[in-house]
Amino acid sequence: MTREARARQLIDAARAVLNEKGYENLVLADVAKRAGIVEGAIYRHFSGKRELMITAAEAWFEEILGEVRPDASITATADRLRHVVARALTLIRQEPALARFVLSDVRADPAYRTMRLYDLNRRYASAVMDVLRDAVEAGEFNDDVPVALLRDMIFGCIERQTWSFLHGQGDFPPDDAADAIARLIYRGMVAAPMEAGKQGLDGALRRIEDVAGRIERAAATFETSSGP
Amino acid sequence: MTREARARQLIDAARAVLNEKGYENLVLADVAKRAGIVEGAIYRHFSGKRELMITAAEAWFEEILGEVRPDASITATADRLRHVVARALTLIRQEPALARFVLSDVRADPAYRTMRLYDLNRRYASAVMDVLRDAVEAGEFNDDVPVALLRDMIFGCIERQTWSFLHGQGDFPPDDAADAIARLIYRGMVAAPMEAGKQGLDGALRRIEDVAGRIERAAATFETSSGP
Amino acid sequence: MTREARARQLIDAARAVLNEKGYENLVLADVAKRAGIVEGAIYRHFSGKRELMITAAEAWFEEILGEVRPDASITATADRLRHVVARALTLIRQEPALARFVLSDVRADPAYRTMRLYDLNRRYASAVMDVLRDAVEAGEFNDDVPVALLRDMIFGCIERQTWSFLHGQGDFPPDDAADAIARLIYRGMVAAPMEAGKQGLDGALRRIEDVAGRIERAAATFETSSGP
Amino acid sequence: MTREARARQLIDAARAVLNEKGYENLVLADVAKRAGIVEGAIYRHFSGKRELMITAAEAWFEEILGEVRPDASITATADRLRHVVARALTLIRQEPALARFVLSDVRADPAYRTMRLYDLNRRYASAVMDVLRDAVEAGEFNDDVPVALLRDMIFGCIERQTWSFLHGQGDFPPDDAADAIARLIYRGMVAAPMEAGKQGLDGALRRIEDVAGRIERAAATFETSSGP
DNA sequence: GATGAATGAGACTTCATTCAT
DNA sequence: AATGAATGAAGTCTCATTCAT
Repeated sequence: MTREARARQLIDAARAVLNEKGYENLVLADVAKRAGIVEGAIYRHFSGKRELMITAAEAWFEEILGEVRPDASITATADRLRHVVARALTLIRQEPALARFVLSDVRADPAYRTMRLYDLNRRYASAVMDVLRDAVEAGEFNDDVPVALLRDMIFGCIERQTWSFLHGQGDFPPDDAADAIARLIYRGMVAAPMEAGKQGLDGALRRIEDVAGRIERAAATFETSSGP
Repeated sequence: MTREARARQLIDAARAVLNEKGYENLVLADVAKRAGIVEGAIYRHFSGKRELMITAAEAWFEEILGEVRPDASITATADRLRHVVARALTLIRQEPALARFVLSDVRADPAYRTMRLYDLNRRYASAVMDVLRDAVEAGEFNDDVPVALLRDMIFGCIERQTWSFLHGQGDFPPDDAADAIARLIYRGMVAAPMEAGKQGLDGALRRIEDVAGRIERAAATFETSSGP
Repeated sequence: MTREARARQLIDAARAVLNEKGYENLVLADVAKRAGIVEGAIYRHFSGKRELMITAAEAWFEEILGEVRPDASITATADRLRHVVARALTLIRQEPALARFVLSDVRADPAYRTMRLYDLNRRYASAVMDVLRDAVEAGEFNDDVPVALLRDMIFGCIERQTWSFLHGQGDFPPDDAADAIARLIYRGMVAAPMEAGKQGLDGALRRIEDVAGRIERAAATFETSSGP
Repeated sequence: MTREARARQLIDAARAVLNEKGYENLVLADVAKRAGIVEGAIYRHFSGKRELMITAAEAWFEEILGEVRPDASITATADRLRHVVARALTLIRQEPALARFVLSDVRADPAYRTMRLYDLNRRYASAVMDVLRDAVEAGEFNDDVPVALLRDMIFGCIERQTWSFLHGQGDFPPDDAADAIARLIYRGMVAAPMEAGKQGLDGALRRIEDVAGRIERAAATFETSSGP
């Protein structure tokens, strides 16, 4: 077996074990056993447990990014948003443990910003960020909510949905969830003309009602004092 | 020292250590040392590490729930939402490690649904859920997005914001974040702005006609009393 | 068993294993087995292998230094030298592996100068250094050889003698070796033998002239009394 | 590449790695990499790590011994001594790790006496031993210190000096050190001619004084008895 | 002869848990 | 109730050596 094949095998084994046991409970013995070699042999390919896991995460991201085919036919913000959210949802759903590892563990590394995973993650998240930024720049979205917050909302929601799903808490239809998330974000962010109009109307109405009230009271007074 | 006091002391110590070192690095020796006893004594009060941590989480939830004072003066959905989100943000920010423990670890327990923490967590989350459900029932929110998804979005976002903050990635002003989250959710969910606008106009029209009727009646009063 | 007793037991076990196997081949399993506990228990008392060994070395030095009884009755440099060399020889002979550990391993530690062992070692070596320095200051020893070199010579020789002996290369009578070393150092260092010899000759010359004068005078007596 | 060339290459690589990393940290992977082959190939040439290192040490000794050109022009003991000490110092300084390996490790081998290294080492040390023995036999050196002790003193000092130097403890000028060592050994061992002379002179003087005293007394007697 | 992946024994270390006192 | 030393299983990692190709 070639060097690359073995490394690939180890990465695959690591991914499989990770998704079965979660990162905290992943032990190299399991990875080695699944790859069909002994523990020590792992160190011929990776400098240690962490490097193996990071490489596995990188491989995952590269797989993801390699599959990307920006669909130019989708132009409407709402559609683009639904599309990227659905994609992110699907991916994380497939490899939740790996996603968690990157999100929770690697990101805490002081050197995270200098790691390749940082760039890969940025490129991965940029599909979402691009849609958001484009919409804000085009004036289609309000600019009163930071895009970073929107991103956190989207991915936070995705993580929770995924996580809940994987632990048996209710069903998780990726497309419906993507629809709902995208719709919510879109409607919440789209530069809300109706709101303003309705508020203006309310104010005007309240003033009219005020006046009507005062007239009624005046009329009542008048009636009483000038009774027949 | 009474049995309860000692147990309480252990729970407090567990919380403190958890927030200092994180769940992965929590060791009972640290907890015992902080509580001023030896490791072995923990087992007089708890059956093991996990029970101690779960009890600590329960205590935290109870503390939180005990503090709740539903503010009847806040009635508008947008305000209620901002309020409960801000509260959740603040709480998680104060005890991120405990929150993580419940969210990531306990929830994965096969027996989670039968645990007291499950109920406590539900009651805790119900402050948010109530606002959302009320709004949906009142027709103020659309019913095309499941409230569970909204909840995940809110808490997912909160978790992400908190997490980033706790790892030095950018600042995290709780009030601003609560504002932005609540605003986004509200605007995104408020019942069909097009429809709502239209309903609002209809209502306004009806009220205007109402007012017109009252004014007419008032005018009739003047007319009658000052008749020829 | 008390904490101190167990620590002491571990230190003793470490010393024993060290002297049997040498530092490179010392494994904690052996130490633990000899102390009658399991490996992990070592870490209740020492932070790791190195700390155990360093503590053992410190204990050894303290033992040594505690035994020191500067013998004020020995004043002559040659005697003092023989005395301290014999002492050092005996001690190292008893614990060659510990001595080697300090000499070869600890001394290479970048933090060596800040360690307690550094001070202990200095105090231990000071018995020899003091004799050498006193002799130089008193003019009894030449000052053309640095005392540090002398110290290296003495301890280097001691190490070699000890080492050879401990590996079955010939016998090693400590007292004879101490005698020989001390004599060699003394004779090699004693101030300016040429000068001393010359002074001796001058004195002898003066006395010979004295005697010659006396003989002349005596001869004169014979001459006078047996005159013609 | 011929068998011999490859073996030579491995030996050179072993020496280089040994001097860079020290014996404790030498791993065959490094040696193989430096030799430009893979680890497994080492076993085509040597039965294992130890044999490789021993062969490397042998090669070193042979190199040394091959360079020796006894300089017949140097005849005075003091000069010869200084010369051989300087040479030993220089060699050990150049290959301290190899020297340490032989001194500390190989010598501990139960079979050391039957190994080729034993003979090579003897031949190497014989340059020093010859000078010492010649001087003793010629009566130039005292015979009250075993030459083996002198040898240990010289090499022990050299080892210490070298070792200290390599760990940054003070400077180490080979020539000065050789001077000092040789001078010390010489002065300490040279068959104290002044001393002996002085003692002989003293004895002779005392006898002369004796005689002078007897003559004086006789003269006095004579004078008295043969008084006028 | 060389390759180099694989082996396997074992090192150090960690820590939840037990138990005699 | 508390003590705290001891346990033991498990973890990560190292490296000389082997062997099919």
